[in-house]
Amino acid sequence: MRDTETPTSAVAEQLARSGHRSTPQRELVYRTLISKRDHPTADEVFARVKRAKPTISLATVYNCLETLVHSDLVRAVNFERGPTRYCPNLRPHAHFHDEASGVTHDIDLPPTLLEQLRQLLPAGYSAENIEVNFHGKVPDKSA
Amino acid sequence: MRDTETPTSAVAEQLARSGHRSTPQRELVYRTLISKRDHPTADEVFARVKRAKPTISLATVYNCLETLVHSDLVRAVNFERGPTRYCPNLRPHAHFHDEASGVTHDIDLPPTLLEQLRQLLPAGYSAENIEVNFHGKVPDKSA
DNA sequence: TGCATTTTTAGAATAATTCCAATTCCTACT
DNA sequence: AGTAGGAATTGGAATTATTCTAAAAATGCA
Repeated sequence: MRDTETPTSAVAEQLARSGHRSTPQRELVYRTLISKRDHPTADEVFARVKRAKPTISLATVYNCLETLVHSDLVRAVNFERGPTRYCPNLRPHAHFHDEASGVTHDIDLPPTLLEQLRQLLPAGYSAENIEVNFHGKVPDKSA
Repeated sequence: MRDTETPTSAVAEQLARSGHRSTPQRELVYRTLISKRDHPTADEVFARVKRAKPTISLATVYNCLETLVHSDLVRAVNFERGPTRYCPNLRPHAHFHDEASGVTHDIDLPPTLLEQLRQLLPAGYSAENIEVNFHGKVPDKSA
């Protein structure tokens, strides 16, 4: 008789907390995001995940990502019209999009600044989340 | 003999400044955005514009919007995975997306706050634009 | 007037994502 | 252990917003 109540990992716990099961696919997608934090698209996650589990489907990757976002384990990052990117960094942070390379950098957001942003809102407005995106250039390292 | 150098409107001037011609379609799309500043999608703009000019095509509306954005007369606003919305408000401002109604509100951004955001960036990073999006709830007026 | 360029147009094509219906997998209960 | 019921996965079709394409129209200028 096995204890079916005890989740095996922190991810499993967090999934359970939001009413979802831990599955091999979800854990794998999550580990993939953690192991290379370069804000991959769903397609890129699919490509990486297939190496470990070639039978996984793209629909499942989308499903898993959605579930992980729902469970607050992962953030979805949208930039202009590009495909959604995924980010396992849970600290409050902004994103800087380097237009030359397409690379996305995380920029920590101090709580005081978030608070100042919140105070711009008219009375009664309550923001569940605040998204800050920078778009610009990073110095050329080759020079 | 008519003076072909003098643009007829401020919009025409601004278009010319960025190397584009003023056309009836562009002016019409612009006037449509100004006359109801509710952040319409391209489809919505198309529907409105057709009332005045039923022969206009959706592709033209997309083209005009792109040109207007390029000429800094209009801002493109992207929210999550939704269709791009268009906004003729050129003051620095953030957007608040009311998840219940789907309505987008403009929130003025004071220059000092923009400056503070800029100062979060590592040396050498230069942000051409900074996008701030709030996502949340507005008080229920019916109560 | 005629030519080159820009713009518009209709429809086809594309890209990312979601939907769908059919399995498969778990979990709980007997 | 056996099975019913719900959850998750899967492959493929469908959808949505947008871009592309090629041809026609408009425009500005020599």
